[in-house]
Amino acid sequence: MTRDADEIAPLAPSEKPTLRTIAEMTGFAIATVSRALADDPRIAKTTREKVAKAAKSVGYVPDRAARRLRTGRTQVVSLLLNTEHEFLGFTHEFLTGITDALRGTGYSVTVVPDQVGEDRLAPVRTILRNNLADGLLFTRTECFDPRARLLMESGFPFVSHGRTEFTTPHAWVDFDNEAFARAAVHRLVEKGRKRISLILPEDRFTFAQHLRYGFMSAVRETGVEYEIVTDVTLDSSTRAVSEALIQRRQKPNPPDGYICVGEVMALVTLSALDDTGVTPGVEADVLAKRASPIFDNIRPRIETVFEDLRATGRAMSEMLLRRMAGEPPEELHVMFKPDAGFGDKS
Amino acid sequence: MTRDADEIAPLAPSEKPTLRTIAEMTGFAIATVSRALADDPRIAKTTREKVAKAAKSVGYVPDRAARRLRTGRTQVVSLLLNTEHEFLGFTHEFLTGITDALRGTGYSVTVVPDQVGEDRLAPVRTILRNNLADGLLFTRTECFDPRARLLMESGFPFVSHGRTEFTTPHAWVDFDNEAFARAAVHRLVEKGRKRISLILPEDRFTFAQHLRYGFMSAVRETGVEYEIVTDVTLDSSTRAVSEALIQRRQKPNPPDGYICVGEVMALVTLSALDDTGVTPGVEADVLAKRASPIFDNIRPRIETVFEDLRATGRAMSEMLLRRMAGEPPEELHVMFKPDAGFGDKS
DNA sequence: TGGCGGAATTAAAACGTTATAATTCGACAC
DNA sequence: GTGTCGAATTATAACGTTTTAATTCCGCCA
Repeated sequence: MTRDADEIAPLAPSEKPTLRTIAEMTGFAIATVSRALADDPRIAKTTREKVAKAAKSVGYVPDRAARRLRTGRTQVVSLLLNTEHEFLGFTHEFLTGITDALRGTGYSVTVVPDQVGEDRLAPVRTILRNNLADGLLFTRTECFDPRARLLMESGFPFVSHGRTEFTTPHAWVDFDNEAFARAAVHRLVEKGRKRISLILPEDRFTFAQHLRYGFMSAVRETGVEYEIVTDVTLDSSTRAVSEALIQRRQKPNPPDGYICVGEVMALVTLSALDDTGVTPGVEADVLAKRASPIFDNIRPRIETVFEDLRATGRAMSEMLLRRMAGEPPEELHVMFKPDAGFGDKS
Repeated sequence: MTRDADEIAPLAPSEKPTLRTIAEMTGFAIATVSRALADDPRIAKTTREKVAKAAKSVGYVPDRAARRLRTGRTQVVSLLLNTEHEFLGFTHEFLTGITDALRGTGYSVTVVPDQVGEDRLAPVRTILRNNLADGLLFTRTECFDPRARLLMESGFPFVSHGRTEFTTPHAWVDFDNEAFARAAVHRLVEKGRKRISLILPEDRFTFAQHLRYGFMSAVRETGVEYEIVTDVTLDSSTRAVSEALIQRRQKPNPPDGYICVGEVMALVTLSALDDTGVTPGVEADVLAKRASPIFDNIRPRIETVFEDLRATGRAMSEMLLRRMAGEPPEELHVMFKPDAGFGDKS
């Protein structure tokens, strides 16, 4: 099959077009076509153009399996999904942001659930060992997160939602929970509240530290009374939280200001107050961080700060792309600040 | 490299073990090892055992890319994700169910977002053309769903959440929305309500028909007054729905019973009632379908029916596995019934 | 002794890429 | 006219599987 003149053979492909199809159409060798499509400058410009044209005309798209086998890169990004806990709509917004940022890059997203009860590292190990992805995203980051540690040791690109306390740098995107907690305290004090209550995540999570620090420094600054609920965490069942809140209200000197990290907490708190005959906005105030737009429809209205999880997913993916392209993690950080202050969205 | 005696050569693999590793360890040919691992009866039993043992000892796991290239099967299941609309926690529960059912099967899940505004078929076409998956799951099924049509034409395995009205059978999992609507009407009548309001999904969705049919037959049976909101649908913005509901309340003869298909609708309805000074449970009642467990914490409490999306995702995946294994779609249907009746979860 | 059949194994080709190491071919210097 | 260089292209060898079509080997029958 020799190449004659300048025209591309029409050669209608009955099946999926491959490099060979284009090679036969143009008369070049497969290797040349491959190079030309990669825009290798060692291939003559005219050749590159001709090949590109032919490729387009048959709608060529490289076979992922073949490329993956050859190069060892999967063109896949994995998201570690927490199956047990859920902030309302978290997964949806987050995923939407991720796929948003990955659109057109050729990367696809696979969702890997954590094994309930099993070793939390197992999925990460599987991904590393079986080479199932080129990069990893995860949430609920711990101070000394074993996933982060393992990935750093392996030199595997990843971005965490939340920071760690390791000295080795890694890429992360976080929300400024310290500022959130501080702002929430100040706002409650401003509203005249005298005793502020906070439920924290489990201690091992980094953002528990940030929340605590922000909270504590603000209560110290303002001198307001406070309490951090001890027998229950953000991850306790809604029933347990509800019971703890209700019991507390039956003891002397109950809080009149509640800071809720997340919508679920806010709903539980509101219902607990309702169940104990307290009217939010009158005898007590509830402030919350929220990620879902529908929260505006909760009655009674409460003031919230919005954490944009879609933007978070987007930022994390963009970072991951850069990591996978070889960029070092040192500078790859994004901190989302709570918006100007509390207040109803109107 | 000849095989001597009966022992497996220890031959520590410095890198990822492959068929060749095992071949060298056992002294068999690569082809034999491949067959043995597939438990091909044409391979002597003793050989199969020996190979299995060796494979296990080095932790062999077949390379996905290579297998995919050779067999053309991807070992991937894709979920079409609706990025625009979201029932609270839908995606999370659904995904969890899917990954649940797929655990241990070797299939992984990729999430493919629909292009906002673009051709809704585009992602499906890409998957078909580029062979990106072995099977597909999608939600929000329409009466004459173009995705279903295209997939059926291509003979591609898929399971829809919701039925179509095509005559060609396909696999689906659905919730009995007709029964839900009927039960909701009866319950409201039982509670003494005189005029019942319903907001439907857009007409093109199959479940809109089911809801309407269940609703209409129940209002006819009971003779209760009713209205189906016309200028707004399940997919309208919460603001639009809210406005429509509030406006309606300012006209004569407003409804005193509301049926809400989903949590978002319920929240919007509750807030609209609150904003117009109506107390749910007193001057009006709200009944809802819900998928999220946290709905118990909404105040005022309303009666709900629970649609288990985790179970739905699980059922759909199990079905898809059977479809991908070659089972015909004729019998592959699951209909989830609304639980016994309305009532608070305690 | 020669040939046949079947059980067990294997060589070799293929899947569609990419990367390494040739090969061609003219131009240019000696 | 021989040799060298560089630009452009190409042949070929992987990557790790599965599968088709041999090949070996042995027992058995004629």
